[in-house]
Amino acid sequence: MVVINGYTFKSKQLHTQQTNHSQHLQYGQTQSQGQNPGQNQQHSAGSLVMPATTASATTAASKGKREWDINDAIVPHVPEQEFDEFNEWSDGHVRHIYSLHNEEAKKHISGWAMRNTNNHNVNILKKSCLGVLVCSQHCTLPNGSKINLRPAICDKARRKQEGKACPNKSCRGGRLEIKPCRGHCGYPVTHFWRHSGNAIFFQAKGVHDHLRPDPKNSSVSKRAFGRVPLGGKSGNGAVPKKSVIAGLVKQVKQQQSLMGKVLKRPTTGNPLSHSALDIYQFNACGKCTTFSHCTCSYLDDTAARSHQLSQSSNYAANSWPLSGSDSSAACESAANVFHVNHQHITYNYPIYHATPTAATAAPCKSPSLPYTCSIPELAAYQQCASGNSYAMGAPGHSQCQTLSYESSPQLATPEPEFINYSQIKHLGGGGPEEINCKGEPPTIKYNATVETQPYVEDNYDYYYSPKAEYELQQQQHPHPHHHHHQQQQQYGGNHYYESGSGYNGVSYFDTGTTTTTPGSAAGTGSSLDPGYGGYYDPYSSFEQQMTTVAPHPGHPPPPAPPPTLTYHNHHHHLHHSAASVPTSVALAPSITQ
DNA sequence: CGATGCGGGTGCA
DNA sequence: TGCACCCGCATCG
Repeated sequence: MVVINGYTFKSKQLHTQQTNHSQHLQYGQTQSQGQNPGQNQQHSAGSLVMPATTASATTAASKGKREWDINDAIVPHVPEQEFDEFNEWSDGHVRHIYSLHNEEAKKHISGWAMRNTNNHNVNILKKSCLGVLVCSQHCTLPNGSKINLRPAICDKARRKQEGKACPNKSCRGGRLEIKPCRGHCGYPVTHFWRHSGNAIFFQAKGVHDHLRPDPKNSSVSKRAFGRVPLGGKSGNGAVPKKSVIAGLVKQVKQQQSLMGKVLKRPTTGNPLSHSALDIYQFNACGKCTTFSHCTCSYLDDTAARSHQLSQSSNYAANSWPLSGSDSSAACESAANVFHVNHQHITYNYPIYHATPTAATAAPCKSPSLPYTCSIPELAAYQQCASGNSYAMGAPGHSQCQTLSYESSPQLATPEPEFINYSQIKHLGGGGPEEINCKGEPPTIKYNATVETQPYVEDNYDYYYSPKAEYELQQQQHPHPHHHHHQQQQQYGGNHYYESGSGYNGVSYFDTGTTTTTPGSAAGTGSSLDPGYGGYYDPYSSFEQQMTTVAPHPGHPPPPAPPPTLTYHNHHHHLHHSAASVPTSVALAPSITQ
């Protein structure tokens, strides 16, 4: 019941918001700017309402599609036609629903270096961003960009990477260091994958506060890591520095140009540079702002961003999420949204708090504020991010930045990668926000690891521009998906799989509850691919019920499985455990059908 | 060798 | 109780 309520509630609101977003995305993602402002405002304002109407018009579909939260007991059943195109560069608080048949989605691919994180929830695969490998010297490549390599997912491999000589031949003594992602309230951005029914639900939390790493496959990265014979000094290889470089440069330029087009904001020469500010702006889910909270899971824009980003992308600047709409969107008033934890975990469905209060309850420290977003600053960010008017007008940075800066000192300064989150606290920045962010990030332990490796001194000749390669790759492999995001696609888009691609299936499937929906998808749902499988949701059953109950008419309420989830327990026990339902339940994927 | 996933377990809040 | 993370194990390309 409550749940239901909660659910509905959430949905509506979200709905509205999302719808907006979705619209934006679809229609004018890039545009985000213009629209954004409004959105942002709304969000920030907590204006839910209005959008809703629009939304309604837009379509229920959109709603359904956008309303959900990865933690929801029930996730909407989405008609195939509404599936999102795969976006490997999702950034910001975004949510996507992919077809179960989408290879990339099945593989849980991401352009970002996402590593599996054990969230003890069988149903939902959680991944956290490892950040990017940067030069300890913060050297600048010929093209003005910075070293931005993709860290190995494997701890062991990553350690090896760290300490290696900066691939920039012009760099002296620079070593590769990991710049941890702290885009989510000081913590790494997290991605959640949940397979339910005929769809794969993806939700990202946080905004990457670093550039997009170059594809791991990139020759550059290979070289950097010595896999490939080094060209330059290293001498090993003979890698064609020049050619590579040239290509990269070219690409870079292209990208830049794009960026310029796309981004209104000044593209900084350095990707990094723009970073800080930008980042924050973008980051800001608004609410979180401080990131802290980030409950805002709802901003979807992902798509938008990604697109945007992608375009701009490349490098530098781009990487940052655009703000656009998204960000703003993101901020939802708590009220509207129910926060999940700000942590974003995957608990059982119930996470969302039906009541606004919940929001408070949540991480957001500022209980008082129902909306974290409320924070003006945030708003500013958002807006800024969007580039729009709101606050900024201009160069968005100005205002927005300020915050940003604080938050991300790193960016601003060339500081060492390894930042401890402790440092990060700043993020919280000053004021109010901090509050939000409660959490300031604990220091990251693994950072330490970084140092370990000795590095090689040789520098690679080429400077690397991830982008370039990236693009190249993409070009080579155009994916079908593209569609609007052209540019984006280039970048992110599509489809370049990372090596990881190999992944087969998984187990995260919801039982398909959602699926159940009579509609289309359902079919798949039940069928889940064994291969990919996914996360079954325990929820599923639950969801079904819910669905029936709640908003979605139609579904018979199956015995309700307990919504519980599956946490495996932690040390502590599983909570739910047996009691409600055996965890297994969760898995029980089989169950449902 | 490294990407991915899974899952046990720990430290923190 | 929930979360971030660490670590080992296993599978796969």
